[in-house]
Amino acid sequence: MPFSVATTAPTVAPVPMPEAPVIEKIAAEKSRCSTCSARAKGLCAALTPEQLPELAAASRPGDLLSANLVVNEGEKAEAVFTVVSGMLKLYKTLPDGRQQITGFATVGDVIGLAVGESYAYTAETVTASTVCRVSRASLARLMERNPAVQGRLLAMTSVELSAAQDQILLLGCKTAAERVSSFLLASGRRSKRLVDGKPSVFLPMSKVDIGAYLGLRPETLSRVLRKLEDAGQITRLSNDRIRLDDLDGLEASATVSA
Amino acid sequence: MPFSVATTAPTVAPVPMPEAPVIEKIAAEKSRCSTCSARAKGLCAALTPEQLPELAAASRPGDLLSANLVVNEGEKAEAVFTVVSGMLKLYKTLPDGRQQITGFATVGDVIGLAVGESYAYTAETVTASTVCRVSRASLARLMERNPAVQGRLLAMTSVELSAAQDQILLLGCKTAAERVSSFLLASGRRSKRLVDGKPSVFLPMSKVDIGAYLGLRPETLSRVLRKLEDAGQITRLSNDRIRLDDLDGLEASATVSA
DNA sequence: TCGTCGGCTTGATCTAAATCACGGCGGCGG
DNA sequence: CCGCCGCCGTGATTTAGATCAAGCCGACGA
Repeated sequence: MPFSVATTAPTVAPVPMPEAPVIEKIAAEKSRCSTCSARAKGLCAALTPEQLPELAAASRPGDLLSANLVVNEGEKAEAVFTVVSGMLKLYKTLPDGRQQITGFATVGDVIGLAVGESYAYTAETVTASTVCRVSRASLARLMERNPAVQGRLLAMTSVELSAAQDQILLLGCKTAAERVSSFLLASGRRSKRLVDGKPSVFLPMSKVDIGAYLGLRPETLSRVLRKLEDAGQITRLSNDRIRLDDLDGLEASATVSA
Repeated sequence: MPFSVATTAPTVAPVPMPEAPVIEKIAAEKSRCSTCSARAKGLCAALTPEQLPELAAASRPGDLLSANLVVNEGEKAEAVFTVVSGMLKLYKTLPDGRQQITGFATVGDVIGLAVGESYAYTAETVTASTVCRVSRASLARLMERNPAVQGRLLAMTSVELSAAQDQILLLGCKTAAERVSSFLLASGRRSKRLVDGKPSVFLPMSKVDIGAYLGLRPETLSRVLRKLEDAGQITRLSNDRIRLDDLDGLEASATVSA
């Protein structure tokens, strides 16, 4: 078991390693971070090549199926996690069960940074994912030795804060149509995959989750998507992929309540 | 003029100093930060007594009447500001004029930290205020020389992020009554002033502003306040002060939609 | 192959909050 | 002292989105 987390479903068993001399295993372990898909992103980007073995020693990657919890709101914050692959949803829950998704995390994002003693939100995989665990103590040691790590953390937190304020604007002011259009455009800015020369977005999360992120019921989301499709601004290529056909039109829908 | 900012109303003229030898003025200027009401708060708390003269040299306090802009969304971010006294509202504006207040800033809070080139929001005084300007370059120099400053900045940004996520939960999930109760309780946690043995909150901003913060129209806010008053949970002592009579009741109103 | 189940979509109805309308009150200037 | 103006509160009405209800479709297991 790579590391233990509260789960609602079993983790994927680690792939059994083929026979190899111990010395090679250690070498592979030491260089793990240098070949990681998150190497150039998130916190890891602040590390020098020389520091990678240290990080490799302090971190532990783990594979999870979908619908697994990585951190749990209110629990003692012992570690942070870097997303190596997959997607997670971050959400807060009210006592009566209502949930608000505050964001989605993908490769390079850091999960579980806590102000106080405990996690402020729950993080749950929405697809099978790999996340890399670093204890708070290790992170603190890393920051001490390398001020660039702290700077990087500050930059990442600031970006997240800015995104959170955009979300506040969206939830406080915008209509359903504006929310959905804003979301599609923001998603499109990230995923650069083109389909037939048009940008498209990959949305592996359920419609309920997208609604919980935008402060909308799934029925409302469905209706808005239909309108956008009828208006020729989007095409639903599959259940989890939408092509953005008319960026200007979406931009208009995103601010002029239409 | 202490420093120039875009304003919608004239700043207060600096109080004319009584006659004093130049040498005393310089001494007073050097020790300004050590007697500042924000000394123990915000960024300044991370500075050693020895660094205060340096900060005094790099900063400039300025007095503003209410309804003045300190930073303007979209403008080039040249400096940050520490609130020394008074209260400001921070808001974002949509092209058609809708405004969402993302927070209120009081003594010790830092305004104008920007991720990129330009300010992400507008900051406007809601009461007469004093804010202390530090250029981005000076702040960068201060951080370089004293890693504690960067750490402090990270801590403050993290707290703000956490507050922003709470606000996302409020705007995405909660009913009008829940929003108002949550707001009153959160305000009460800050201002510890007791009236007749009960906590009370000082709300110098207009009802429109409170509404713009909670994602509600002022009419709705008014109706909810009336209900809370009729339920014996609050008393309106004056237009800008509310006494919280029943914290448990408010707590219930804040989460169980009532 | 069939049947079940859960997520998605669409239609009908309901409701919380927005909008519209108006009256009162307090501060400020004349 | 009076009159104006802007903020506040309250009632009447409207509406965007929630809720309720039902059918569709693809995935999965037997």
